[in-house]
Amino acid sequence: MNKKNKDGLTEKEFLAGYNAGDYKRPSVTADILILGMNEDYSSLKILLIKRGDHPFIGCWALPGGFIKDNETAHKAAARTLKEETGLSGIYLDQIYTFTKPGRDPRTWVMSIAYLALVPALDEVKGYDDTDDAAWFDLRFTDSAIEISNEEKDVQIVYDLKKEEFVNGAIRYENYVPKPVSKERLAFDHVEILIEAIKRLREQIYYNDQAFCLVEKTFTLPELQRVYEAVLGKPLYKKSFRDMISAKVEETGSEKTSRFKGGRRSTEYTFRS
Amino acid sequence: MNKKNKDGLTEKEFLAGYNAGDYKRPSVTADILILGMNEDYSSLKILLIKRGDHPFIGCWALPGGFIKDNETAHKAAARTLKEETGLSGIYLDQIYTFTKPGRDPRTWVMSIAYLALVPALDEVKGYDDTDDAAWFDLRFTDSAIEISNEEKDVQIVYDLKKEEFVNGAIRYENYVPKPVSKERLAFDHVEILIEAIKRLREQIYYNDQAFCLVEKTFTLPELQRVYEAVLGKPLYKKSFRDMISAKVEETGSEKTSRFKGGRRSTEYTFRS
DNA sequence: ATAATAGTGTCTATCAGACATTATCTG
DNA sequence: CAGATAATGTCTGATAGACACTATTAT
Repeated sequence: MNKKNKDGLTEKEFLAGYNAGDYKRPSVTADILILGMNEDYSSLKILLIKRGDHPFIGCWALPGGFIKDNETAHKAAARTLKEETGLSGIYLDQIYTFTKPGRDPRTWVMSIAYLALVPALDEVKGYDDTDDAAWFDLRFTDSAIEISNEEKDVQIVYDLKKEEFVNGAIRYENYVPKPVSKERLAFDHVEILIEAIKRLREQIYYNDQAFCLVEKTFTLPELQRVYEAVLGKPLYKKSFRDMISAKVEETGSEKTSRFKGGRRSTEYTFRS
Repeated sequence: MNKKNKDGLTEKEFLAGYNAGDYKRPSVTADILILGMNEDYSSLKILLIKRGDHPFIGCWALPGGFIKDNETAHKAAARTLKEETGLSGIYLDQIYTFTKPGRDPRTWVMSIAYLALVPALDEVKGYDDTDDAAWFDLRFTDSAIEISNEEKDVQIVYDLKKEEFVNGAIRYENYVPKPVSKERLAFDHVEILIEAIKRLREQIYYNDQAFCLVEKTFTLPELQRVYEAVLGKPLYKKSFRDMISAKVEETGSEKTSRFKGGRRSTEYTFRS
């Protein structure tokens, strides 16, 4: 198999003389949308970093970092995740790669977007109240995205319009965000957020990501609230429990409900 | 909003003095999995390019090209698609970005993979029988991938094993390919193929990509064969027709079946 | 006529949506 | 006890899977 090319070179010779060329190359970052459930399981929360330098100085942004030539994008994302939250071994999946020229005013930068899901157990203490990193409540409906943190008095709001796009024979609708608050996310990070939520909603029923947002043991009311927070709409209790019953099993224990008052709740684990 | 950073620079001053730095940057290509239906609607076909130089000289590979700094990855994919097939305006969607160091022995190259779907109408004449580009029959079952072209006497076969992976709290199965034929696809292009088929199978019921693989008007037997080719398994006729009925409407015409013998077939179009 | 294809009827099991009811716990 | 939460019962309509049957065409 020592085939020679048209210049009579073997592969070894070819590679030895290969010149990477001087055409332009982009920088590539791995940016992460880190999601968790808030304390009372009423909505998703999202971890953001405050930018300390141009461009978008003072804006909140997704954590991220440049990819090195001896690592995969996934590893770069895991590394950034560890640096920003101390967490590893949690759900981390590639979402989409953003490549629009000019999306970073400094230079040519592509971003490979990842989604990370933090179990309710990991409250990620110490990263909650620093000056340049904070958890925000995330509310994502059909008509708006609301990212807010009361303590920091920050509220970032986008109106959403559905717009029709064409791809070959099929049409599909996409959310188009319009900022309506003074503050906004840095770069094109809203679009990463929209794409990640869209994918999570599409997949949650058959890929079971909900189990990455609760503790190892959980109650069905808790789990239902995770689904409702992700899907952005209420679910019928009985239908939900019928649907979920094949995916869980009882631990035998009971748990006092985290929602004050009322009957004790049966404890479950994920059946894999 | 002319905020200054810690060096006392405005954004304009900062960008003017910004140095892209001399850390390494990867080359980034857009590679395309181009799928169509074969002549008798019995299986998918895939367009491959024969490599004329190292590395993987003589191997068949997905069409692709480097992304330029004034275009999106999508535009680069559309450009390559046009060059290789003459087609534009067909279904084209981003699948996944492959970043493993060493995946290209020449230099650091990432690949943003795209999936293109060619309507049955476009037989893509002139690209069918050239020396360095050809359509291959693609058979993708649970246990093997078979890529074959009788005229060229090429047969590329991979055995598939399902392997369990863990991502946070959830486990999932992935196909792991093992080449069993002498010939094989260049680079990590099998993995792109596997990922693209997986995504297509997940989405076809609610994203309606099947309509991008038939002509503008089609019959239900044709459409069913598209679903069966994509999913790699037979479907019940009645269930299929019930499921699809809300998505199509009759044109009022009939069509002689492309499957020889038997009754004439009702003609439909896609209802959007 | 025969074989192949196109299209419909019907039964069952399952499941989401919807609403009502019972059970258990806190204060 | 009142009020809140947890859990179950039951009806309806839609739908996938399965199989049987009728209708139409080429050879």
